[in-house]
Amino acid sequence: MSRVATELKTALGEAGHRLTGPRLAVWDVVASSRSHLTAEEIAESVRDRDPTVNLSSVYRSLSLFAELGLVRESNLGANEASHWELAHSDESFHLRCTSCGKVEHHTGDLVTQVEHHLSHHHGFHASRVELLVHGTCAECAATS
Amino acid sequence: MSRVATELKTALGEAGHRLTGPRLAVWDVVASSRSHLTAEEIAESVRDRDPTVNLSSVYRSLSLFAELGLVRESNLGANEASHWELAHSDESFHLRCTSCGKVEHHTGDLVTQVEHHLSHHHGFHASRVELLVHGTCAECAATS
DNA sequence: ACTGCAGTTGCGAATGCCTCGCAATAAGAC
DNA sequence: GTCTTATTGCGAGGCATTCGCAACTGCAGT
Repeated sequence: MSRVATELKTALGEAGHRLTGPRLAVWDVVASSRSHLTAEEIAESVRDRDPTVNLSSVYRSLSLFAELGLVRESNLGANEASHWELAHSDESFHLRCTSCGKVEHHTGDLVTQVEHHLSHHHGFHASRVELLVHGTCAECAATS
Repeated sequence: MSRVATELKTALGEAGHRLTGPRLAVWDVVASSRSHLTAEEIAESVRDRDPTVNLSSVYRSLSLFAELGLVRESNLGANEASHWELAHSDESFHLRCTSCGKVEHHTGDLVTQVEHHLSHHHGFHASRVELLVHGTCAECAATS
């Protein structure tokens, strides 16, 4: 079993879940992708390795992984399919260019600053910060 | 015609749209509500004043208002209906308590700070910032 | 290894939110 | 008031996601 498979098995096992083919396939796809994918896109890649895996199972695996804190689901817009990505320990957020449509990841202390501000000044204890910024990326601003 | 109705008519007129019964009803509901509502909730209130107004028209009115910058649509979670509220000039964001479910509005310069940071350091020109913070509100933190 | 039994899966139907197409209606310019 | 065309109501449709259930399969115990 590969290293990632072992990691997944441990995480699942600790929570009383089993390591199954569909789960491993979904995990491999998400873990090896640099960007965020929709459930449908993940299902497509999963089917390349095992065509019997059902879309429902992809959804179920993703929900479970999210519950376990292994992946993150993000809404990039109303009426758009959710996007999924590995949960990174560093706080990050998304920048979406309204011109080219590209979605960049961005890490920084902005998120932590927000948390501190809310906690200190408003007694609100943040557990998750979802930040999505729409605008024009540097490249598109240059070419326009 | 009431003051809000005149305001709406002006905004619509400038963009080449008509002031209609359904639009006015939707506007009244959104403008007189302090919180954000789902399209379905808005439709319910609209039907109290005019039962012939269709849900589609509510959606169409809301989309139009959003395009004109009169209202804002926000996604409070994956697979949840969008919530709609009057567009305020001051930048605001949402705090959602995972314990009591309440969604608070919050205004502050956080959003502006984010915009400045991105513009100065990363050449990303922000047009809209969506910030949703999940966590425990002061009240829930006190009673737990 | 073999067995038993939850936890999982595949499948298809169902749900929820939202959008569309189209004929009928009505706003507002003249 | 008339005319033009934006807008509406209605029902059907679309898309992402979830559900119910019988069949299947990890894996713990033997």
